[in-house]
Amino acid sequence: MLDLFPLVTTDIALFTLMEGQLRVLLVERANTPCVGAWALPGGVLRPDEDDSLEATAFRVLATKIMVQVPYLEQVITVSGAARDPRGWSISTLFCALLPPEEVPAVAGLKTSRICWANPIDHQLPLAFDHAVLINYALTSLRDKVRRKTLPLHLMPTTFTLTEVQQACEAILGRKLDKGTFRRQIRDNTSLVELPGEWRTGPQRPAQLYTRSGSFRFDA
Amino acid sequence: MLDLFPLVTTDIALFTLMEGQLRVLLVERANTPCVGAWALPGGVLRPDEDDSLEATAFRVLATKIMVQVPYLEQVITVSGAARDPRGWSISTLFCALLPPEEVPAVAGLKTSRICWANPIDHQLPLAFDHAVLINYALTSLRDKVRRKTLPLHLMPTTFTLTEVQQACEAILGRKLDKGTFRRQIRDNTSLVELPGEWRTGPQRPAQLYTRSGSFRFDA
DNA sequence: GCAATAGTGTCTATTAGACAATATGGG
DNA sequence: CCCATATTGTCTAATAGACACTATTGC
Repeated sequence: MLDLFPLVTTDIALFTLMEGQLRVLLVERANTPCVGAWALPGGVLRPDEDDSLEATAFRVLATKIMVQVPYLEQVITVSGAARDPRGWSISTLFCALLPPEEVPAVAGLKTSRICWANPIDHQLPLAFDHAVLINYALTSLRDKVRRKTLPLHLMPTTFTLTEVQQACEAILGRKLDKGTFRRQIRDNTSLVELPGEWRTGPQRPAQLYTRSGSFRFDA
Repeated sequence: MLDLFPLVTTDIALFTLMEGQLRVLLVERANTPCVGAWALPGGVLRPDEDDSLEATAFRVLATKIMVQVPYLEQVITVSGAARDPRGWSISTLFCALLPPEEVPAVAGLKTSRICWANPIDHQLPLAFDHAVLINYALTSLRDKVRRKTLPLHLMPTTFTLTEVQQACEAILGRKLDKGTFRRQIRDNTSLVELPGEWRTGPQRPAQLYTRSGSFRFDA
């Protein structure tokens, strides 16, 4: 059958921040092919229950990873006979952002071993062409941030401006200037100041913000 | 069969310039579904002969449209049960640029009626979701030009700087400032000056340029 | 000379980048 | 007070946008 019809799958690069570091979710493959290798979470399209490939990605995340993500975006579609030993295959890659509240749900997964890997310097043996896919997803994410879209879906519900800056720095892999950063986001309507709410500590308190209800990372 | 496996196709938004206007190729559908409607050129994936979906796009252009294009880039993959009456389908959309020398080959096609339509204001009845696909391709093309990548694959082998500017203006749909435009492309290594070659006419002659061998529109 | 377009220069407003200065909490 | 971080300000270089000016051809 796969000589006439390709295998159609979806893979998801699910990013989050852990201790200020950008991480991508890998799962250990329990089934053939590539048993024991690490891979991006993914699954086969089910035309009978999925409305679209994006729906496939949401279903995979909900059923296999047990998370609901606020942000999913298509990155690229890879294809060919060589990338999967089962034969001619297609995979549409999605990039997803996981808010920190959802991380424990993933960590508690009992069904398979998981790993939050550094997307730039991952040492694990990766299945299929997933090393390339991670690069595609990371490039796409960095381009968004370079175009001044704030990755607020990686933030908790309340956060400080310095924390947003640190998230951008983790994604871009370089330091940003504080004054320049704050100037650029000053008029960003995605950010809503929370009057009277402050992050305290052994220093001057910082104003807390939240995402505006209309914030979309893909805008 | 299509209840288990989706129909996998490729569509191509093939752009060219005609009399200074940006145009996209439409072909009149000869087969069901949507006989008689206008559509982007496209075709079904053949896993036995195509190395990738990009190869499918090149094959479709070579065999159905009889052209070889220097530039093909993936734009997006659309999917779902509603977009094609034959059932659950996937189409990966590519954007292609056709140099003016190749336009006559397309114009001379005897196999089906064709049309070079205005991609913004196309009045023809379009098959499937192809009106949406044209918008995706146009947005992708405009983004490239906004990021200062010159659409040199739309130019003849020799051209003037004013002609490149007019190509960019046709794509973006607005006038550009001559001084600003020339300042921005001054150090662009994609352009090679042709010493002693000039475009003449009833005014001051203009320096002719050509693409550098290493020019890639996707850079 | 005149029309038309090529090619260059100039001025201003905006912005990025680097860095300094000030503010305000906890201890 | 001191420390650490928040927040704001300042200076400079680079750039975009608008527009003017000069150059060179055919007629």
